[in-house]
Parts: sequence; structure tokens; C-alpha cells
Amino acid sequence: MPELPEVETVRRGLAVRLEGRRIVRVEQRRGDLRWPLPVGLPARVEGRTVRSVGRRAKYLLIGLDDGMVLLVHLGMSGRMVLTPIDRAAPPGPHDHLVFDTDDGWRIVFNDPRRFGMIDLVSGNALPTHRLLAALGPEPLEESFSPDCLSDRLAGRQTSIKAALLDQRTVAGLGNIYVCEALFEAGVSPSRSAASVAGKRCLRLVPAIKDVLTRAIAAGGSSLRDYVQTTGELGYFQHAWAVYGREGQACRHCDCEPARTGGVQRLVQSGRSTFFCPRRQR
DNA sequence: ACGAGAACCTGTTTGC
DNA sequence: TGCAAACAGGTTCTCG
Repeated sequence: MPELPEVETVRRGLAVRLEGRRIVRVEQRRGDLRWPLPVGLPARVEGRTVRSVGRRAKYLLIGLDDGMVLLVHLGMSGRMVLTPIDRAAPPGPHDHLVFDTDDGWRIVFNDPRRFGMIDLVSGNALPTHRLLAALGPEPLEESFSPDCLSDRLAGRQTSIKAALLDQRTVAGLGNIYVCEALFEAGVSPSRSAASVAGKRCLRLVPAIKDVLTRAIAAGGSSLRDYVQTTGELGYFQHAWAVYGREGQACRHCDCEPARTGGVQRLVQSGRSTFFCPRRQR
């Protein structure tokens, strides 16, 4: 579910309800997600006031008033669901953590596949945290420039698709937005990363920024039952040009799928890639 | 050192 | 219709 735009959407939803609120109760309903949860998590969070809700790449950073930060990754299927406590349903089988605030709101972390990760770390230690230390630049920051990406792609033998999926190259892109950005830039996903270093980054970097910005504005992409913290659906999935559109016309070619084959699908390092071979070279 | 593939886990969709 | 296989937004680990 969650790539940068979805996590940013969740961050904004959480910030509204959590910033300045005290967490009066934490219920931990199982001991592990991808890894064991931090020892004594509920007791270490109960009574704390939330200072800030930030984001780094696909990680949510919930800053507490004692200087600790709750680090949350939603994995593939993680969700944060917000409801008033008096209207909250009983916890379901995949509701792993429940947080109640002093003004009567409940935040439930739900994650059926349990690829999510949660840690509680000192704010000072964040930059060197094992999950964050190697992350590449934030794609929406100004410092993420064509030159910056070019340097990171130079000399790499893997495909541009795999390189952009690698969070050390640039942080926050996932399978959907890599496909969309490569389409918008007119770059073939099969091209070597090294061959994109240089002038193709002049198109690729603005395309990445544009796709992410538009997706955030739309509240992210909703697949299956993914909803924002508010319960609303994101609607960027309707704007996809190529992702999930095998055999259909891409958003910019007038070509008839019956004659040209339309959007093509291929598998790269085990993941589906969607692209338009007429537009992407 | 780097890159491809497997593994982690559950739910939903697809195909025979 | 029913069941099994394929597939899904991510990350880490292993192996060549």
C-alpha cells in the first residue's frame, strides 16, 4: 500500500489528531510484527504527549515529549485508523496496536501481512538508526536535483527501475511511483541506471517530483481497502498512466491497444513493471 | 562488491 | 462452483 505519498497522507491525518495530545492508553495485541516490538512499549508511551508527527522516506516519526521517537513503517499492508473511542469497533485480528488520546480519539495500527516495523528510539539517535542511516535523499527536497540523482546512478549496472526502487538511491519511491515517474520522463525501465546518469536526469528528477506531488495532492493511491486516516479513499489510482494498465492505452499515446499492444508488463527483480514502449526509450 | 532472487505473511483475484 | 496458483503497495537476507 504505502509509498511516500500514502505515508505523507497518513502523516498529515495523524498530525491533526495527535500533535499536542497526550496518549493515555496503549494496548499491544501481539509481540511482533516483522520483528519483536520494543520491550515495554506500552508503558514507555503511555502518559507521553506527542510533540510532532514527521516523516522520513516511508517511515513515520512520532516525536514524544521525553525526546523519544516512535518509528513506524507500514510495510505492505499497514494502516493507521482513527476513530472516536466511543464509536470504535472492538479490535480485529490484525489490529496490533491501539493508542487512545486524552481527547477521546483512538489510533489503531492494523497490518494483516505484518511486514510493518515499529521501534522506539531516542531522537538524538535517529540519524544513525539502522533503518534510516543508509536512506537516500528525500525526493521532494530541493537538494534532490538532476546532478544529485546523476551522481547516485553513475556506474551502476542494474536497471533504472531497480535503482529507483533501492531506497539508498532516493528514498520513498515504490513500485507504483517508479513506474509512473519513468513513464512521465519517457525513460525505459530496462535501461541501465548508468545510462540514465547525465542528461536523462534532467527529465527524470522533475518527473519524480511531479508524480509524487500530484499523488500527495490526491491523498495517495487506494488499492483494495486502503483508506486515509479519515476513512476517505485516496484517488490518485485514477490518474495512473501505466501502473496496472497492461494492454490498455497509456495516458498519452493515441495508439489503439488492439494494434500496438498498449501498456506492456514485464517482471524485473520479481516485481511487475508497467511501461509504454512507444513513449519510453 | 554488487545484483538477482528468496523469504517474510495474509488476503484477494485469476485461471483451470 | 471450487480449488489452487498467482499476485499484491516493502524490506532484508542469502547466494552466486
